[in-house]
Parts: sequence; C-alpha cells; structure tokens
Amino acid sequence: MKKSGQVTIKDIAKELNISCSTVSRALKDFPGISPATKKAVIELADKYNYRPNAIALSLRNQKTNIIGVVIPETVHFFFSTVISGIEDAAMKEGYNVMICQSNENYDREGDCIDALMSARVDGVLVCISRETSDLAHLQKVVNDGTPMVFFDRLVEGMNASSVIVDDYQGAYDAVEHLIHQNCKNIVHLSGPENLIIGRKRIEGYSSALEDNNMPIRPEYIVECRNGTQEEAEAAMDKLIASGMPIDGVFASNDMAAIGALMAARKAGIKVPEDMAIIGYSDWQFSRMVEPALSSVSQPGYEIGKEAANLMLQEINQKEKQKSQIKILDTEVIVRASSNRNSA
Amino acid sequence: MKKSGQVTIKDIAKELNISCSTVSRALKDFPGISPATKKAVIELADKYNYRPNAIALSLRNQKTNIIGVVIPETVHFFFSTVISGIEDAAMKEGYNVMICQSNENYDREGDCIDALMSARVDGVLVCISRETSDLAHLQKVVNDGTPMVFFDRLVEGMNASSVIVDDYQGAYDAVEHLIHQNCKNIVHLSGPENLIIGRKRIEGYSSALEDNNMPIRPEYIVECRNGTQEEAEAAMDKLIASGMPIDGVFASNDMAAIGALMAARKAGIKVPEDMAIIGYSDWQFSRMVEPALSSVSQPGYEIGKEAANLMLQEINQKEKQKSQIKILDTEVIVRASSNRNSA
DNA sequence: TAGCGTGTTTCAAACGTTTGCATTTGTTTG
DNA sequence: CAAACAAATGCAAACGTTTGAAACACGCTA
Repeated sequence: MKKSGQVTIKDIAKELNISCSTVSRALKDFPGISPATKKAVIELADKYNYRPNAIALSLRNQKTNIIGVVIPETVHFFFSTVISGIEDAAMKEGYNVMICQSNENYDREGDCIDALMSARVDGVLVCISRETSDLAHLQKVVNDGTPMVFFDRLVEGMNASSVIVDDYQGAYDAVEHLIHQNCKNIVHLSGPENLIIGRKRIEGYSSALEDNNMPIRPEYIVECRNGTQEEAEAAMDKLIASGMPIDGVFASNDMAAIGALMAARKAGIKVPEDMAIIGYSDWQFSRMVEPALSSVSQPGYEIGKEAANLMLQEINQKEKQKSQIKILDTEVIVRASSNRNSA
Repeated sequence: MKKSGQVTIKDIAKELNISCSTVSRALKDFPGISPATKKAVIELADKYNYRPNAIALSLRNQKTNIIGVVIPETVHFFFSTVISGIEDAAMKEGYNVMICQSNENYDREGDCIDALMSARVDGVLVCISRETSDLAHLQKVVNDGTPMVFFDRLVEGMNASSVIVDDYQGAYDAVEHLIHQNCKNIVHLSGPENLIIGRKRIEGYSSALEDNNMPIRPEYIVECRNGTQEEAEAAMDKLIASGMPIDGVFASNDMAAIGALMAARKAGIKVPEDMAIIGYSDWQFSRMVEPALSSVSQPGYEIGKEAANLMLQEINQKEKQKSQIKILDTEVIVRASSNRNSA
C-alpha cells in the first residue's frame, strides 16, 4: 500500500511483480494477456481505486481533453447559462472545462489566455471583453494552431468561427414591437459601441424605424457603456427632464431597462401606458419586476452548446476548415412593460 | 520554425545547438550560464512566444496548480458569485480553477469527482448536491490525500474543513425581525431537510419563536424541496385556503419568497401590511420585485474566497492540520416586503 | 606536467502512460 | 530432439520539464 497519493500503474505492477506494459494492457483489455493476469490486475486496480493519470496521458497524447473558456464574468445570468451549455456539451464528449473570467478587462483577458495556453487546452472558447480591441493575444492562439471559437460577441478579421445571436434582428423585432404598440418617439439605450454587438443593435433599431417611415434622431440614441441600472437611470432622467416626448425605450440590456423603469416611476410616467419599455437578454429577474419587463431573449444555453460542439468538431478534424459564423435566433418576449393591448 | 503547436524547450535547444538543461536554466536565470547563452535563449523564447508546458511541469512536480470545484449549478446568482470569489483567490496565487456542475445530482457528482481526481487537481472545493447523503465518493478523495474543503453546505463526519454561513443565526435574525414587525403567525417555507443547512434554518426559526414566547406549530413548517417559485406558491395557496391566520413568512430562499408574494397577491393579501415576507440569499433580483423583497444576505464572494484560501493553505503545508469550520456572518436586509414601520 | 579550481555545459533520471518490437516461456510438430 | 510456433510478457522510447551529478575546457600554480 502507498503512503499517500493516488495509485499508479507502477504501483500495481510492483505489487503483482509484472511490468507496467502488462498492467496497462490488462486494464485496456488488450489481446494477448492471460485471463489470470487480467483478473488480478483489474481486481487490484479496483481495490486501490486506480484512476488513470490524466496528466501523464495528456503529455503522451499531446492532448489534454480540456477546453478553455474566457468569459467576461461568470456572475451574470446570461453568461452562467452559456457556461452551463458548454459544460454539458463538453462533459458529454469526455472533456473538462477550464474557466477564466476576464472581468471585462483587457489585461486580465491576456492573462487568462496565457494561463490556458500554458495548460495546453485543446481549444479556447472566448467572449471578448468590452475593453478589447487589439487582438494580438488572440492571434497568437490561432498561430499556435489551437482552435478558437468566439461566442456571443462577434470578432471579425480573424480565422476563427463564431456563435452569436442575430442582434440586428433582435433589435429590429424589439423596436418594431414598440412601433406596433403605437410608440412614436423611441429611445435606444445602447451598449458600448466598440462591440460589434452594440453596433448591430443600433442598426436594427435604425432599420426598424426607417422601414416604418419614422425619423432616426441621433439624440434618441444614448450610449450606456457599463450597462448598469444607475447609468441608464441617470441617462433617462436627463432625457425626461429635457422635455422630449419619449414614449418608448429599447434598452440594450435588462439592467438598463430597469433603470429606465425606475426613472419613469420617479417622474410619474406610467409604464406601459405613457412609456413602453423593452430590454435585452431576458434575465431571470426580468419577469419578476413590476411591471414585468419585456425583453429580447437570447438562447444562452444553446449558444454555449453550439460553441462547444463547433469547438469539438474543429478539434477532431486534422485539417482546418474554413471558419463559419453560426447565428442563433432571438425571441421577443412581451410582458407588461410594453404591452398596451391588454392595458 | 515548427510546423504547428507551441514551441518547447527542445525546439529552442535544437535551434541553438545546446542542451535542454541549459535552455531551462537560462530561462530561469540560474547561475552558471554565460551571459551570451542566456541572452540568445531568452531572445529566441520571446520570438517564438514560448510558454512552459504546464502538463509536463505537473507531471514532474506532482502538482497541477489546479483546484477543482464541484458545484450544484453555475447558473444561480449565489453560486456564480462564489465561483467568482474562488477564481480571484486562486488566480492571485497562480492557480487555475476547474469547475464541474453536479446539477444537484448524486451520480453526476460522482462523475465530477472522478474527472477532477483523474485530472490530479491539487484539491477540491465541493458544495454537495441536494441528493447526496452517501459520502463514499468524497471519502475516497481524502483517503488519497487530496485536500478537500466544503463550502456553503456543511458536511459532518469527515476530516475536511468547511466554510459556511451561520444559517442558524441568519434564520433566527430573520424570524426575530418578523416578530419585531408584530407578526404573530409565522410560516417557514423550509428547504430540503437532508441538508444540514435546511435543518439549521428550522432550528433558528424555532429558537426565535421560543425565545419570544411564541408557540412552534409544526403545521407552519412546510418543506419546499425544490425551492422553486411554483412549489412555494402552491404551498402558500394551500395554507391561505386553509384559513390559518398567517401574517408572516420566512422562506428559505428568495425564489420561494417570491412564490409567497405571488400567492399573497392572488389572494388579495397586502404585503407587508397583512403579511410580511422575508427570503434568504439576497439574490440580485430581490431588490427589484415589487414590493422589494427583504432577505438574509449571504456573502457569496467571501465564501468562495475563504474556501479557496483555506484550500491553498492546506495545499501548502505538508502536515495535515485539524480540519476547521469557518462561519461567515449573514445580514438581514430589510426592504419593503417586511417593513411595516414606514408603511 | 600534473594538479587544481572555476566557469560553463551536458548527461541522465524522474514524473505516468502507451505501444512497436523483442524476448521469454511452453507446446507442438517434423 | 531440434525446430517451429503461439502465447504471454518485458523492454525501451517518447511526451516536456527540472535538477543533482558528472564532464568539459580553460587558465593558473606548484
């Protein structure tokens, strides 16, 4: 018996006075091992709770069966849902997942990448941080021949696949919904504009107005970089105070939408009667606020699952395929905050 | 130049016509390497973006610098907050984190443990699933000499430390708060009773009543195993329909509290005037419902941080210390749903 | 010239596993 | 009885890194 640590093939070999090769083959049910030996090995392995050393295997096979994930924050409902999807898809194929959070910080994103590359993960799934515009650290990854897949936030000009939602269409649908609710002056609380995701939503917002013969007013597009409730609330306070006849708000995330809700409440503006509000992401709490918040739902779990599967596919084929973009559909969830029909 | 994959010490050695040992020592700034060699090695390593192979290091050092985490679900606000705390504490000490979610499932918890042990993580942090009562799979971990620390959900009878919140006190404080709000008939929507955590809350609930000379009525303690809104709502529907004069609810989690809120709303019972409600965990959305939900806040980030630090401490000392239990304080956050003073 | 010291470098083993090839055993056949 | 064969097992190298010990080249002294 060993004093500490897990048993190895060596330990078993020594105890049975046979060689490592034999033990290895016995455990994998190779032909050419006598039934007696096989039995003895398996019994001992079982008794000592033998588990193959994944480290040694990784070194020999040049393959860790780990996929790395770089994510802005784990603590957001959407992202943790994505992780859940990744986890399930990976585990199903015998892969483990190593997660690093960048905290939306460029430098830390670099550290995460370094750590994962050092760990020799078989591939990395990344959702770039808000701060990231220089892609050198990511370019190194593909240069080293490590598969990479982006999720949620599209990254262009790089030979890597992406799994995203149709942000343009989601925004378009949300704004059109507001128009159908008879909104005439719709404000867009936008996300950071350096993310393609944010620009797509602005485009969707603009197109929906255009297609419905409504003017696009630049002063109605307000950037909320951090996407916090406070930020959005302050922005709305200002808009309301300015006397603009706002009767609709499309926020680029649910926190911002709640901020708008709070601002409206403070100003005595009735939601949805005087102002219809819709958010983005359909966070868990969205249905619980009063009035329940309409939102554009993004299929977080599916994004994670699709991204992981795309990754596994790339890992398993030797030749690098052309990178692809997988676009998942969003869905407008109409709740009380924008529903004037039943009001 | 290599065709693919990351460069190794060998590649550098070959290109400079020196031995691996020299390269290794040059990179670590060992004495006894000529300045010229040192310079050449470092330059080449830099040029090729050399990163030490953590796998090889792990194998040699018998140490992976990875800590494993087994968590019921990543997609809950509380748990993702814990993960965030673990991540930060680990990263600060140069450790990576490998996360497996058990989905509150016993078998899958076993698979997670197996995967992590196979990966030879230096220690595991675990929050056992609701289903877990047999501890054999965890016992194997400590038998193998791998440090283990439990968090959030206490596990007794095992030589491992735990980081938990003072659930007894949290429940006690919550119930006493309701009593101070003049509640006379307080219901407890309890969690699953096989978790110590659930029992502690029942004890806290009971003690608070006792200490205030109020009767403990078994029919006022209703188990909500799954902790979902629907389950709690149904339970409350039944209690309300039975005609019991309930004027206070202490729920063992915020979802259940929301369920109670919904049931009250349906029944035309005013909150907090006719019924004061307080939840547990202080989820992010708790402050956003209407009326804003009172709750017992648990320091998720601190739990993660403390657990990780305890783990790192255990990893770094050769001799196994006596295991300890670290208890973090909860805090009653009073909001509209239980505040009758300003109402 | 042998001996010594110093500064620089290489050798070899180890970590745990797999696997092509070689070797050992035991049995059968010509 | 020797040769041929099959069955069972062992050897050794490889994956990338570190590190104690050994080796080398040099100049200096006795």
